[in-house]
Amino acid sequence: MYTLAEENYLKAIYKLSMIAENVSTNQIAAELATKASSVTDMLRKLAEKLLINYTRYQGVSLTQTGEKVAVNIIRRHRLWEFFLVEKLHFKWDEVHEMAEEMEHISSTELIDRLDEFMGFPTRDPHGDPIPDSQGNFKQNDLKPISTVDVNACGIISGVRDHSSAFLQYLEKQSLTIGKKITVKEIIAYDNTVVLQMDNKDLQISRDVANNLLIAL
Amino acid sequence: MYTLAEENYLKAIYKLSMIAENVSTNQIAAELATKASSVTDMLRKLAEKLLINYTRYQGVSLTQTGEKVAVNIIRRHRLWEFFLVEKLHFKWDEVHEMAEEMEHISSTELIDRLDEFMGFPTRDPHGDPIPDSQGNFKQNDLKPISTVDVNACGIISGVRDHSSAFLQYLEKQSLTIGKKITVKEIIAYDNTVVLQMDNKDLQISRDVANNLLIAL
DNA sequence: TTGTATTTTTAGACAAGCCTAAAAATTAAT
DNA sequence: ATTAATTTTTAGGCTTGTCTAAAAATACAA
Repeated sequence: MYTLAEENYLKAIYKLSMIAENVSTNQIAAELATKASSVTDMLRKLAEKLLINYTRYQGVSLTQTGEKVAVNIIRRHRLWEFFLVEKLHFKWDEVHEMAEEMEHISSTELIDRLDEFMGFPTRDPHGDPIPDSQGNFKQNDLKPISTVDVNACGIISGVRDHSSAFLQYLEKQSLTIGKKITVKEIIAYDNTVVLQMDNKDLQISRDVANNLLIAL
Repeated sequence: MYTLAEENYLKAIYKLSMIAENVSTNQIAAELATKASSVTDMLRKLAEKLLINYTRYQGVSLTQTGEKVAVNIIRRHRLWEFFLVEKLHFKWDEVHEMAEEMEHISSTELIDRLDEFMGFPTRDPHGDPIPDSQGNFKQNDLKPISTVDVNACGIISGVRDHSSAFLQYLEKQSLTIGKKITVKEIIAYDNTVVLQMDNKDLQISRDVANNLLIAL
């Protein structure tokens, strides 16, 4: 139905739309590691296919159709990630690249059966919600640890950085999905956060605290 | 590593090599539903990459490297077909197209884990052997029913035509992998074959007998 | 508000992979 | 052994998706 490139653009635009209403050419170029001129080309094509709203120099947003397509790609990506971790026992930091390829397998029937096979999971291995076959899902209501008050207490429930390096670090510190933590102190000097977890204290940098999400 | 088009050409050449040592441009064009001129283009590229032996007007054969790549694609195809039938409960006539897409997912680690997850199956749902992670597998030693003698008796073990139409027909007649049949008679007029299966007689056309393989 | 910096678009080019039409090589037939 | 038919290759062109370089539009700053 859609080409690989088209799907990747729609996914990128969807992701960037989380942050700001309208997405700029340069943002898309950065996200896809391509050049702004290539992006402009593709935006013209996507607009022609009614997948995005686009007027020159004004940035873009997804149309309803475009958003449906994007959500579907995300559904496929997250279901395959779940499969790779739960059934094939990959680690959470190993699955992103594979899922990037697998998300483009087009059969809807396949994805629905995969969903059923795994018992209709609602979150992927990184805590992100998995849209159902209708495209419905509730956005996570999570906060970066860096933004909560001292003495706040919550469950680690997601990450903002999906890079292998970050996930491996978390794994090593046992800062994994489901763990209960309390924020003990935020050191003013460099915003290092002191956590309590399993009755032990643990320091994490401002960057880590920024990318680690908790449910209060 | 290799593009989609390259992989499809290698697979086609491998398949056609089963029949004749050297494969012609036109055969490849027919197999891939493309034009001879396009094939010539690609053959030049594949030869440059040392994946095939090619001299103008002489047809092609796979190099050792080319064959390794082709066998690997076939391994991936057949493992995904097995997965789709055994785990997601698709029917054997529904999986070919999906597997055509899935076979291009590149991770070797993924395929090896999938193999393990399914218990290292040795045959796909159509009876074709699945190469192991080293690329080793024994070719089926099967005969089309049309070629065996009257009173011969054997187990249905494979098909030569993988089309949905043919597989659905077989399913309807219960002519499925593993069934024991005896050839009762070959009617001289049109080579219709009369089989006995489950103590019942069954007539199949010359075409069907040609595409249905048994182990004696 | 006028000039400068940044962002975005246009123009032109390129590789991959396909096509048609025509030329060249091979094969088959008399 | 020629001629005819077939197969294969070449030549030139098209689309998709990318690039660089330059022009145009917008945003920012004094």
